[in-house]
Amino acid sequence: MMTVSTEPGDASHLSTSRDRAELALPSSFVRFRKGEPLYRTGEGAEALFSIVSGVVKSYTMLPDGAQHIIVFSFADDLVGSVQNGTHLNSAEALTAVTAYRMPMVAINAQIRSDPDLQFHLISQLSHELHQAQAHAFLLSRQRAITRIGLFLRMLEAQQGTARGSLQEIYMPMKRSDIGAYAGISLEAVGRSFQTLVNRGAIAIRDRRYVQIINRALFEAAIFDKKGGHSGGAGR
Amino acid sequence: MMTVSTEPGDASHLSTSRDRAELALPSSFVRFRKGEPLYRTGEGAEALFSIVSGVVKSYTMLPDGAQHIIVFSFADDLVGSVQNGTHLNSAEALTAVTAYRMPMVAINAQIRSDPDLQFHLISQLSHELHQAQAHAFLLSRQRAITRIGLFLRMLEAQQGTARGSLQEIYMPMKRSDIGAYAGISLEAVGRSFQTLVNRGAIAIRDRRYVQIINRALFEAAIFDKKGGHSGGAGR
DNA sequence: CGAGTCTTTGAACTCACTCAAGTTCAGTGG
DNA sequence: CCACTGAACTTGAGTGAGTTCAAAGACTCG
Repeated sequence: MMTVSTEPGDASHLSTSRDRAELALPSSFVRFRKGEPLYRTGEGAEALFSIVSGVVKSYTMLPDGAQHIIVFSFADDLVGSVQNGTHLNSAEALTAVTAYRMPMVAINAQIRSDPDLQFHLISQLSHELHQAQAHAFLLSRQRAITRIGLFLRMLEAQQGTARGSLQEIYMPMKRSDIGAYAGISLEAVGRSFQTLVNRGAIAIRDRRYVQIINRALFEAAIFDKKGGHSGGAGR
Repeated sequence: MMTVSTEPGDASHLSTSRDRAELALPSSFVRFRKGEPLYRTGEGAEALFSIVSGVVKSYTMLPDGAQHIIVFSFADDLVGSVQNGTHLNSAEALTAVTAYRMPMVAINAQIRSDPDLQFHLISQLSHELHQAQAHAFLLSRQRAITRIGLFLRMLEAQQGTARGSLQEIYMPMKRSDIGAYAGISLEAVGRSFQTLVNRGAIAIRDRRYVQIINRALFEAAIFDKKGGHSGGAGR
């Protein structure tokens, strides 16, 4: 298991669209409306997207129609899982999205000779790996309330909200998306939020804005009695 | 969400210890006995390990003593999650292990000027990301038998066993480790294996060797009534 | 302001969890 | 080589959190 945070200050969080521009890759600016797909599974993958603003979900469809959400991407994230020249999953804009579209051919042409591009890729991959491992950890907990708590923590971290602040957390995705990411039903998502509210840990404004109003209670709810491995998780 | 498989044949699977040697990094050959730790959480991270033979588990300890296994590493994998100069998790040899120990200082000194090293890192990171996403997908399924099935598929893929062969799958980790990886109790692990055996999907020899004897039944068990997914936990 | 979408609430069921024996295995010393 | 001991694994029974199904209640947007 490997994770590398390139020494002096992890660059993955510092990279901005300015950095991307400096990579001197031919790219075009594109916009997507809320609900619009960036691409679908199986489509030829002609490009990667570097998000400038907005939120994107990457997901795979299960045979029964349910979907598994792999990751929510925000500003400065790269989107576009590619293998064998086709997209492995689908991506959809959850809000209005602006992004740079970077053709794969240009990337492939430059990757071997451009150290800056390689370095940028390493930073991004490290970031993605970290996200994926945090996601796996979240999914390994059995209690729904724990998963939701960890999910909120991830959003908080991604939005740069200070880990002790009472700032609001922006939550643009719907309950069913949260469920598809956290591996629980949308009903369980709602019930978990409600429980956190009842315990005085969080406050919900309009379904898209949550606030952690009592850190201690919030953490207690996450770790509950047994730090996660707790009693009977049906399913 | 990004995944890059560097164009002509993903190098991550082709990289051998020979490749590593070509990286011209000062490294020493080390051995670990079964059960021996490679390093523990919080320890200063002086080096990464490139596995030559054997199997390693990387894990984090939960407050209640339970452990969450992040990944099982095999030959040619890199081990050593580093951040801020200290290890984020612990790693332990599940079998006798031989590896190359590569000092962080050497890596950091060369990373910026060595394209081959960067390329190697990108390949490894892509591989790790893929593993982590497959793990998250596995954990998103609710039925224990599905998780075990997907776990077997991952082992199969890692061991290069052909996807239609009846070859045996080597499973060096104990039931509790499988549980800690799949997010279920060790009892559930055993019961799932037993169910697969009863259904005629697999055959178990000596607890460490499994064989898929009926692919159709095996897949049916994974996807059961409600779906699992089609093209592969793997992606 | 109405229609569809999203979310909450309710009730019964299910699967995996916990606790608890019992069984097999691996490694050790006689 | 075999008995012995602790670890690993299996089997069993009861409980509970989350699932599914169903319906009512909000919100969104044309």
